[in-house]
Amino acid sequence: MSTIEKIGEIIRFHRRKSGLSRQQLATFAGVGKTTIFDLENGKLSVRLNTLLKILTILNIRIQIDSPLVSEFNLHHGDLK
Amino acid sequence: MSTIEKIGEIIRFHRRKSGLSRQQLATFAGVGKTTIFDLENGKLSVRLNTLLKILTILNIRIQIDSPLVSEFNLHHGDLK
DNA sequence: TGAAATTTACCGCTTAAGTGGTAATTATTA
DNA sequence: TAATAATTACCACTTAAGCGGTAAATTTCA
Repeated sequence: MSTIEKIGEIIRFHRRKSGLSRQQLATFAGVGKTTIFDLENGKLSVRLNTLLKILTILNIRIQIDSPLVSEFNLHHGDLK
Repeated sequence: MSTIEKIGEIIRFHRRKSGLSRQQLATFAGVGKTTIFDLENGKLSVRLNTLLKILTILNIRIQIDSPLVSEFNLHHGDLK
């Protein structure tokens, strides 16, 4: 099981640590409460930009990694 | 600009390094050619599970990071 | 305990993701 | 240069993401 497939559990964990209800997180992230519910229940068909709004509020970052990323950075500048 | 927002460029770079056309990548990943086209052109509204199919073919991994991840791992087992 | 907040779980609706078809334009290469 | 492959770009169609409303079940806490 990869990291990203646990994104629902990770979101729930971070949300609770932040003391936010689902409704509050949804409001802060600018998404609907159903989206938070579905995500925390393991739905992976969420849209990427929707997911990013939620991760931003929870201070969760996504990183890309592959054997070619360092070569990519030579051409396009380092990824933060 | 965060890493994930360059996902389109990263996909294009990896696809070309793999010697794949968009149609080939789409077929291998089990998605439509339009999805590859849109992604490489910066569209971030792709669904997460759709993106994951493509990243799998290109051997690109996504990692989650936050100040609380280590604590999360204590409860849920290490993220690979 | 009992009220308040939260979570779970439906529903119907709107919007757009994802699709394959087609075709014109642009590399690629024999 | 001519044939081939790939890219870009449109289209209409189907499916489902995302939404708020509602209400029941569960948890929280004064």
